[in-house]
Amino acid sequence: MAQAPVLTPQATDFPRWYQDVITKAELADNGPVRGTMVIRPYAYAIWERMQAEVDARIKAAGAENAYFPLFIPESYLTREADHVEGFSPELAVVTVAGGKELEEPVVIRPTSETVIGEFMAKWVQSYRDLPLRLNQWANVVRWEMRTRIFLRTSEFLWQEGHTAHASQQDAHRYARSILDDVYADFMEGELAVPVLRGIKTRRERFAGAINTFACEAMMRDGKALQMGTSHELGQNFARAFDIGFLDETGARQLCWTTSWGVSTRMMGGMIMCHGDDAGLRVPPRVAGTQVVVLVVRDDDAGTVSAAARDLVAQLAGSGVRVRLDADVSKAFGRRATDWELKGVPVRIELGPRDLEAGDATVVRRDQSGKSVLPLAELPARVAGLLAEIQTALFEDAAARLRGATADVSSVADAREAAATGFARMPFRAVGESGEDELAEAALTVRCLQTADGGVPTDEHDEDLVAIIGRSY
RNA sequence: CGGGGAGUAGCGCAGUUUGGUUAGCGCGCCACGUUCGGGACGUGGAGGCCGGGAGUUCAAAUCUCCCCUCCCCGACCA
Repeated sequence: MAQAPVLTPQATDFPRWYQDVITKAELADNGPVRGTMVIRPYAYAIWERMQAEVDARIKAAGAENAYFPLFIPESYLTREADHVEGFSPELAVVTVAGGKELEEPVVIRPTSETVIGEFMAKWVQSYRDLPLRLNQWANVVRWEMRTRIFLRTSEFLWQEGHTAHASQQDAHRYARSILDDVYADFMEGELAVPVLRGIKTRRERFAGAINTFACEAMMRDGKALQMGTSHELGQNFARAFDIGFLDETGARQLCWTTSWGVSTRMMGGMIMCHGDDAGLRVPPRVAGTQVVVLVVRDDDAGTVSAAARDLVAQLAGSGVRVRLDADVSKAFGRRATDWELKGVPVRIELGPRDLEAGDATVVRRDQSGKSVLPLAELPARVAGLLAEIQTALFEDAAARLRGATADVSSVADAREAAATGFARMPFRAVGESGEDELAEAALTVRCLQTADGGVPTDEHDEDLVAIIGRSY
């Protein structure tokens, strides 16, 4: 009866649990080259759902998709001083191609501010061309020292938005709206991951930015994960790439640019925010498979499988992403645990007994226990059930975030509180020396907020509150 | 890059200290049968350049050197 645990329990060894669940839920494998990953179909389906939802919001924010090259001339990177300093240690550089040494080495993009800047400079001539709002879905390469599947890989998939504006105020507002209306809205509404929004301190800021907005989430081990960032680049890149325009008065002006991105790291965030000791718990809205109809056992005539196929067809017809598991040659318990491991939100079990009674057994992945519902009612009830699960996952995570966040007043207390979660304290009381002191304990200021939890304009705001934690 | 651990079948491991038949075990996989409402059982089978390279030796999974990869802890980051 008592089986060995399917996964290393989270409380025993959280990193091990993470590795286990990635393997056993068939999410990803390590690639052959250091730090690379193979994203398997089950996880890629979730990524495609994430892309679709983020993409729709990006378009609603007025940006258009385009595509820029993977290869960037090395000289581009060096044009912006902070940018090159920030990225050069982690660049992958091509020096030989076609059997010949290249005259100028080519960098594999770590991010595309530079190439896109080059083309923005061509495309923007007049104030009438602004704002210019671009986005691309792409892969980027950063040779990080330490990698961790989905969270920090040598190559990852992401979306990077790049915009140019006529005024600082417009650029600021746009970077903020990406943070709020695209990222936070997606993370909370679709991923069911509550996020803290704020700005980064000077030392945590993007290389080349004047201000970085971020969404920070708390994982089940109390550590923080930066889920997405939106940067105000000031005129740094506009100056480096000469992105300028003539204003209404005929005067030449430099643009104000922004950049913003979310990546496959969100997959790691989804896993670590919702997963439990039985496996993944995928929020219904991003689940590639929302419902699995599982044939418990069948008779010789195949009556149960036929009924299950019929149910699957009805659910699919009403827009539910549903899958049939009629593989009765495998033990029922095995299949049940496997679907739990994969975190499919709803499992509908159908066997001869259910069928005879005109029922089906329904199991929610976010709760323990089963309920029996009339088979005929299911098509009408599943959508509501999925919505309930979506909400429950969010509430669960939000309660955990609240419970593991402590208000403190000194760096020493912050160190203690951040051992298990987040600490909040006045940024004034931290200061430069405080950030050094926190760093010794592997802690960082994840973001700065206003006293009421809002997003500050910039680091000069009064009464900033620092959110302190351990991070991935 | 520094410190620690590890690479042997798809997964998890034993064997390495003290070189020596044909490299084992559990799970998984394939076939057949019995089972079947929470990880079934029996019988038979398939599957290994023992991470890679170089060396020592009559003989290397085992000893030496170099390299690669993974995991954990730091510094760097989406």
